[in-house]
Amino acid sequence: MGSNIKDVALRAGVSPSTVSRVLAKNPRISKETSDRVREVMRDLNYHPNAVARSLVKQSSQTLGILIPNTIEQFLQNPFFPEVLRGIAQSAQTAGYDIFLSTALHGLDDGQRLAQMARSKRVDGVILLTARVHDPLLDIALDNGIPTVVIGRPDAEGTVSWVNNDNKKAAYDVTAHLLDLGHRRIGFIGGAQDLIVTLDRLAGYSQALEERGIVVDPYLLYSGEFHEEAGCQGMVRLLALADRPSAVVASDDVLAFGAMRAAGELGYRIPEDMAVTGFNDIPLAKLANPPLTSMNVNVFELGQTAARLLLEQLARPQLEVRGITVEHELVVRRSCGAWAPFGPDSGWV
Amino acid sequence: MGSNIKDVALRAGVSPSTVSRVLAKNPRISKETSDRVREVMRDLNYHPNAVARSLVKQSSQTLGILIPNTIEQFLQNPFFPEVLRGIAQSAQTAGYDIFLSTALHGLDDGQRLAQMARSKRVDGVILLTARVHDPLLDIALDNGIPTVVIGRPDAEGTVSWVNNDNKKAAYDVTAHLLDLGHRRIGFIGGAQDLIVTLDRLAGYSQALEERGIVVDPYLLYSGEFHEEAGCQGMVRLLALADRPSAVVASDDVLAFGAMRAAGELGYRIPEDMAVTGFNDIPLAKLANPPLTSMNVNVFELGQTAARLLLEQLARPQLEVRGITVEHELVVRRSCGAWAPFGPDSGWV
DNA sequence: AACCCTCCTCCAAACGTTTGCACCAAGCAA
DNA sequence: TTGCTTGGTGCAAACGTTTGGAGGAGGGTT
Repeated sequence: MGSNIKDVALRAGVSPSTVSRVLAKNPRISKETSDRVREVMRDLNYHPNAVARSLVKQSSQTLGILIPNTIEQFLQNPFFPEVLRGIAQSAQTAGYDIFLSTALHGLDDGQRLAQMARSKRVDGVILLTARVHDPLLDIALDNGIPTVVIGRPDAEGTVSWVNNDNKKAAYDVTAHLLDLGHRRIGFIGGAQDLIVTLDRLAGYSQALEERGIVVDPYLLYSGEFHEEAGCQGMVRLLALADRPSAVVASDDVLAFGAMRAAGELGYRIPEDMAVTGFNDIPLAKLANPPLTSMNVNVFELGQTAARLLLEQLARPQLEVRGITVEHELVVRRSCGAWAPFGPDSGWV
Repeated sequence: MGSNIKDVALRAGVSPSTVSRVLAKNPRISKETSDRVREVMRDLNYHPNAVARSLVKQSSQTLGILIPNTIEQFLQNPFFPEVLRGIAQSAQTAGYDIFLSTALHGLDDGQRLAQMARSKRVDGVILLTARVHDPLLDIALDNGIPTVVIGRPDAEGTVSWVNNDNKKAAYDVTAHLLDLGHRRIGFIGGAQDLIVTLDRLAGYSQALEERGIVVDPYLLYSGEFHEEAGCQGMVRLLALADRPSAVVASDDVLAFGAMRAAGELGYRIPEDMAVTGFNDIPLAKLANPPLTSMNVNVFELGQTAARLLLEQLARPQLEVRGITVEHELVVRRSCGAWAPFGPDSGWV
């Protein structure tokens, strides 16, 4: 137990460096030596110490994910496992492991990012959101760690990113509701300093304005990305004297909260209130009524982010770049569209 | 950028050891020195290299999770994010990070576990399932790495575990169906070599036998933990000349597959076929009809596993122990119970 | 015999920490 | 003066690898 490279060397009658080269499949080592060393390794059940190796190689074959301090809320959103699955998929094929920064002991997200960057435990990081003037991006830059952000950084050209065209996506979903005849449409978004919230709000606004409808600030609500916020948002909107007939929610979880609130207050969906979401999580299909949602391909978002990061690790001189992932509106019953032949309509 | 302890020492006019002691809050260092050193650290934006530290301390403050080779399937089951959330919660408060073993390059689960154990990148591991004669348990033992398994190891007293009383849980849900009048009840389980499958099968069998019903092997089906398997299982059961009127599925994802298959083949749930699941994932409540499910407190399972592991890390001489987490049947419409006042019945 | 390859292997320094021990200065008692 | 604390700091070895360059053995050419 606990054998190291020296033990193996001793037993095989070679030097530690030879053992190391056997591990690295260095061609300078003869087949006989290599075979003998490998046998000893098996005998001793030797596995190289990755920590020591990382120390000298200045690389850990590990991708870091910064879990925000709002960890509970974050892990509860189905967005997370799906994006993680994408990241894991790319990491896996490249032979990389994943490090989740969860420990906080009083540190804020920025400090934890700096620590992760400097601690050399990871070769690069994936940031899962982008905020307006995001300090995390500066910190990543300052610490010179390869970084990919999922979302759009507000300063173009500083860090690689993977994102949807959120403005267009929100435009599309809003336009869809407008086409269905809605004129007063509410918007329930995530935190106001998230770029994604702003982009989607912009798309929503543009769609309205193009139809000559002026955006009513009373119809806008923003909260965190959890069900309760969606619920509160809907309650606020329903309390208005001139209440909306439809709501664009910026996240499926928000949409579910909104639907629940509406249902509990006696409104039927979609007859009294049309609702749409974002992400097209599995629940969307099975909800009652099934939720119309903008599929932003979360899995692909994660997969692409990891691939981009791995690319940069392989060739550090590569310049930063951004990749936009497609979106697609999945129409179901919650928006009130008459879609007898659409997905999940019951028709085959 | 990339400053190390020597740079700090030089600039502060002390030796590296003093800097190290400042970091460790060693009382032998005077306040003046400490303050001066800390200031230099800030100036240089110094963060200690966790890799070097791990190497000498033989500890990484990191918990390892072995993601099975069936990674895709695994991450897609809602069980995973929930158990991860529990683990993260415990890890977080103890100041531990999380390492996910995803990289495989041709290694099987056992090799990856051995590697994780020996690589010293993690201080302990959490195994997410237990199989009959599980080689992983032996490997963990052989490599002397602190381990907690979620599930029941078949050799008692070798490794700490966190589990439900799966036999009792399956007994309870089967008894519930029997109480509703069902006499022919199918069983759709996960992989046959998973202890959890066997335990739940045992509970199911016991409930039947206590009512004098002999277990019909044709009513038993097992597959992997994904929707498709549930679907196939249901198709098989429905094809029987003497088909069951109810099915106990060993996982909600299996239950969903089963419900979908039944629905597609023209059976109404619960009238023609009652269905129950395990885990009570969020989807269960929202499915149509809502799924009766055994809530096994997955979050708590993860949380407790991590806590147990952390305990062992803190006091290595501690003997192995097992903890059983409570379960609770959540009755909804899919089992056909007349539960007008039950949860999600529509009544307030 | 001298020289030069070609192969294979080894030496030793480096990666950035921690920590047992030695050391030193200052204060104080004898 | 000597000797003993006490408090603060430094030295150097260790953790387990990797890797450039040195070195040695064996064979072939001149």
